[in-house]
Amino acid sequence: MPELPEVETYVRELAPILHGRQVTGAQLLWPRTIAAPSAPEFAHQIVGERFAAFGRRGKYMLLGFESGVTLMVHLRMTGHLLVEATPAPIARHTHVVLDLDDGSRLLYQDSRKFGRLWLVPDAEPVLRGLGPEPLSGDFTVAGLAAKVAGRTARVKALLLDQSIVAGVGNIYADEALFRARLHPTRAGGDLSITELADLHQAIRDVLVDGIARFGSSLGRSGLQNYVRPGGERGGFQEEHRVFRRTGEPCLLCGTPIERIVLAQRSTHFCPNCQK
DNA sequence: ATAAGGCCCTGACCGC
DNA sequence: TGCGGTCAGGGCCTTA
Repeated sequence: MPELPEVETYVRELAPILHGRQVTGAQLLWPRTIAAPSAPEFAHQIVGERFAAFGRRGKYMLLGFESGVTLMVHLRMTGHLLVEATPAPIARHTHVVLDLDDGSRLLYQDSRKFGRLWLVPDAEPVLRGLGPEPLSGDFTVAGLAAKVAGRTARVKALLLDQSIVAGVGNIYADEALFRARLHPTRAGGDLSITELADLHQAIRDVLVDGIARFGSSLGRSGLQNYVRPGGERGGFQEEHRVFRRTGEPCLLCGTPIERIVLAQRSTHFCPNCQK
């Protein structure tokens, strides 16, 4: 599932392809994909816009146009954004088609239809409520401590809360907790400052490592929740130490990795290493 | 204010 | 082979 490293990879790889391209047409095959403005307004307003700026905030892709408006994309579970150099028949699960001025097309595909697109003059209202960007200086141990102080919710649930820290999802939450040697059911407010410092560092480390490997491409078999814009798989799944390794030996101590359900999310951990 | 549960969706997978 | 049921899960909404 696309989390911060996957979205970052998308932005980095789409930027050189899209920069300077102008949108010449728009088709909305599943209008509910558009979160704002209304679907007809979106289709009308985006035509003529020229891509000029590329960014990311949490799991939101921010594709800025010369005019100042921003196309925001949240892939949620199974969203894909890809550029097709030479138009082919519209593939299944394609919900948005943007024709570009060089004859290529930007496609939004999403089998589960959870992902959303916005076209907004200002991204800030959509992003309001997001916690600090974990790889920036805004994310501090003191800030993390303040956010979890007094919280009885489990630390795993708090890591999934985008107002605590932006961009962490189920994969990187489990991997960060393993690296910090913290049991996922620990109450957030019970963590010592030392444990929070370890967790803070682990979150940063796991995200940096994920970006370096172009994200995690999962798929119980053929289904790929995430592939890079050009279709290649990421490589970080090969470095997962706990995520979807249920029953396999812990890489540190050999104890079988356990799976439990927390906050409606599967959670993987080493019962020996994580206290 | 916080915590927990439902909902949106559909492909994959399982048991019969 | 076909069919129905279950699972996965990010963010938003409702409920307690």
